[in-house]
Amino acid sequence: MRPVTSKRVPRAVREQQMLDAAVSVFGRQGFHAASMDDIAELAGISKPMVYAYLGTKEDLFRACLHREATRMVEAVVGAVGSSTRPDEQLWNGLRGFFSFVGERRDGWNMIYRQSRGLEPFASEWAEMRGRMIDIVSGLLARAVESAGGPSGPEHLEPVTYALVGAAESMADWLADRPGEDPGRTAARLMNFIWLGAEDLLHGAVWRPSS
Amino acid sequence: MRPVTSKRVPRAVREQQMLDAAVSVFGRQGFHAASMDDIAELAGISKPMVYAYLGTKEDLFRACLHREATRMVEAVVGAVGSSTRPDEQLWNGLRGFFSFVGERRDGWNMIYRQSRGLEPFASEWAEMRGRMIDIVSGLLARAVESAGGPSGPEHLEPVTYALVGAAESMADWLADRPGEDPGRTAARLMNFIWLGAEDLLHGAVWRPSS
Amino acid sequence: MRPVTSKRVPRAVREQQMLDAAVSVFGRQGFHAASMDDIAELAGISKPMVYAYLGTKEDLFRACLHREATRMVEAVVGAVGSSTRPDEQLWNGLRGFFSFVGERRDGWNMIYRQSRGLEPFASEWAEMRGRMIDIVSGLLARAVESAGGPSGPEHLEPVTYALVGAAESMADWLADRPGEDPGRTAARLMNFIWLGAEDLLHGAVWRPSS
Amino acid sequence: MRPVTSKRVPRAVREQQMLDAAVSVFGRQGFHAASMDDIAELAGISKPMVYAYLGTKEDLFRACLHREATRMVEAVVGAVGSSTRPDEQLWNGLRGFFSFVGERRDGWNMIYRQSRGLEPFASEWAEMRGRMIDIVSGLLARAVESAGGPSGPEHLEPVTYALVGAAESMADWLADRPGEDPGRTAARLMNFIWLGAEDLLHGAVWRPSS
DNA sequence: AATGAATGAGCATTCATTCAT
DNA sequence: AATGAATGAATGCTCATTCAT
Repeated sequence: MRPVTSKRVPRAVREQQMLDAAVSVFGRQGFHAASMDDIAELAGISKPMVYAYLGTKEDLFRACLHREATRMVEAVVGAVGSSTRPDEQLWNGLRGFFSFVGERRDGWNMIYRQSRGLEPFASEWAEMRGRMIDIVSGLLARAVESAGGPSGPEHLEPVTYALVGAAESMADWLADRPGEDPGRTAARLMNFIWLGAEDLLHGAVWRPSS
Repeated sequence: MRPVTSKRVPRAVREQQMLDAAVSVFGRQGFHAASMDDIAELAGISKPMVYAYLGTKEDLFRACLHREATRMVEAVVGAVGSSTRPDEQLWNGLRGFFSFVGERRDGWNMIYRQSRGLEPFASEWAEMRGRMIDIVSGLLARAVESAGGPSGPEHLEPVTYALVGAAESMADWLADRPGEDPGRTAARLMNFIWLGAEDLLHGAVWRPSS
Repeated sequence: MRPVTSKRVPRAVREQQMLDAAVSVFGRQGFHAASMDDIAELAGISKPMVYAYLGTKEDLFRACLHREATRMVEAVVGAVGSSTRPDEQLWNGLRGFFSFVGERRDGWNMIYRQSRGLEPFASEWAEMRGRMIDIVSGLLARAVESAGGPSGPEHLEPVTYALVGAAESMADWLADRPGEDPGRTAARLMNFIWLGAEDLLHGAVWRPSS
Repeated sequence: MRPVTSKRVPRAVREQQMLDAAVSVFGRQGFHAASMDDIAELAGISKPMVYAYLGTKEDLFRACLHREATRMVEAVVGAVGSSTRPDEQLWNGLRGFFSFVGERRDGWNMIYRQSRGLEPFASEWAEMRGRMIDIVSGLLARAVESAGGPSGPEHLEPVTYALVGAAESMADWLADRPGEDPGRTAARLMNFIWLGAEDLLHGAVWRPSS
């Protein structure tokens, strides 16, 4: 991979270039295996610039994680939008999520393959995943409410984890199959989630209303 | 942590002790952050012994991953047993899985938090997870067959990933909640998987037959 | 510490401000531990300006050392003045010296704690200390002459070193005791130098004539 | 300078060789200018051994300082011995001190030229010099007592600093004059200290009794 | 005149791995 | 069989110094 930068650019631009490079290297190699030299080289600048602008390797990793996680959350929240039917909201959110994973492969790798349970970033990661859990949890709560079902967050939490885990796992499946359409993957998951294995196995299908 | 070995034990036993130590250290620190010194110290022997018995750090990690993954698969396969109803088989498999995670925390960490997407072990990890996928996939295929639903592995594969991902995510949820009963967690997941969100949100409940 | 400069000042003034900042930083941190960034920041200007006005770090250190040493010599020479009795001259010189140390702590630190034996400044330092030694040596020579004692610089040189060393050591003692009066310290040393331990231990006291 | 070591020597020996090399390099170059590479090379071993046995650069410097200072104190204390006349004790102590400086040039450099006021070793240095001050102070106190002069440590402390400073300064003078006899230098200082400038300038001489 | 942007070069520290005993 | 001794090769990080604007 060759550097894509030019000389003498303003700080704000350089910082984004550095973060792009860092996300790519961290995402592929992981925190420990990545070297600051690799990152600087890919960013097309010298190492001291990285330190001058973004601090230590740890700071840099944190900055990457933060940027990518924020973008992911924004992608999902933006996709959920303002539709009214709960299944529609979920479906939109999933499409946003799978689109994000498909488009920002490196960012996804950083977040889910290289940060999970990695000290000393575990708390950052947990906080960011917590935001995701909260979003989904909120969706489900509204769905329960509108269905008149049994409420209470204690029942919802484990289900939320299962749902998010299922999505993450399919995202990985998708990440290894570049030909796959994220929308189609979202539909597959939606069917599974909404109808359950039993109905599914009997041939039922869930469809978006539009 | 103090060494747990004594001297003058036969080679096979020593090797298992080393693997125990390595799984513990790798599981907590990850491949790169773990040092051969740490592992040798925890195993209560000198570093050259580790090299003599189990080869390089990479070899050692591979051996650990292989042992733990094999045990996990065996735990699940053993638990599935010979019951006939497909939902029962799934339910038993999940219970076996959650029990394994609860009992062998370090092994679980190694497999799911420290090996995922880590070069140069990615192929090993994929192969081992593939075995897991195959098992679940087989369960589902038989279920489809017995239900007379639409068959074909192409449809089944993504669903399998979703199911396994949901289980993994709940395993992590469980790992952070020592008070939780693995059986209860399995039931929660089973409900979600089998009935789907829609039914669930309306208050339906799946129960084992026994 | 905050910058002490304002903008748009003539070059000569700027240079003195830079030297002030440099003396302060070098005096506290030493040549190697001090960074050009620190100095520029304390001087309230950008690093390239320091290079433009005063050259490399080495040049800068040399300039600081030269300025402070010159001031110190001037302080002592000015204090010696034109009194006639040799002990009076010595006494005045010591008072000038201790006053200088008390007032220009950073300069004193640079000269005695941070330059001593530090390559590549050793020759500068030796030359500047040589000037001090010469002054004191001249005082003593005139005293010997007026007393009709045995002359010859070979005998005088080591004594001069002893005297200067004693003064330096007491300067450090004084520097750690902010409450002490420099004049009183000078008197203490004068007693020791002039009367010697034997007389001193028997209770003799030297007093200035005024 | 060439390494003087051989291969595969026991730890205790290697550590002393490393300390010898480190004292030499630190003494000549100072803490910051010295590199661990230099030290390892002079010791005839590889850098990791230095870290394995003696820790970080800071640890190493501390260990050197401690060893050399201890030896110096022992040299002086051993030389003071058990003579009874106070001037004799002082004279013996000075001879021990100047001999030490003459014989262990590098150690002296480390202690007095490279550690003085150097953070983060200032407290170590002060403690070690405090021991020296205490020794001399004790000598003087006994001398005062036997002479029936005015007692009290307040008067003694500054004198002690002056005396020690004078000795240090002459040690530096001596260090630059390899031909000089330490005993002769000690005698010169003893004359100055004991008789005082006034007597000295009139031609008086102090002599050891033996 | 003045500075933000940029870097070559060096240094402390660590670690997987091997050798001699 | 077992280990203390030893190292080559990285890697994170810093700093004096310069250039383009």
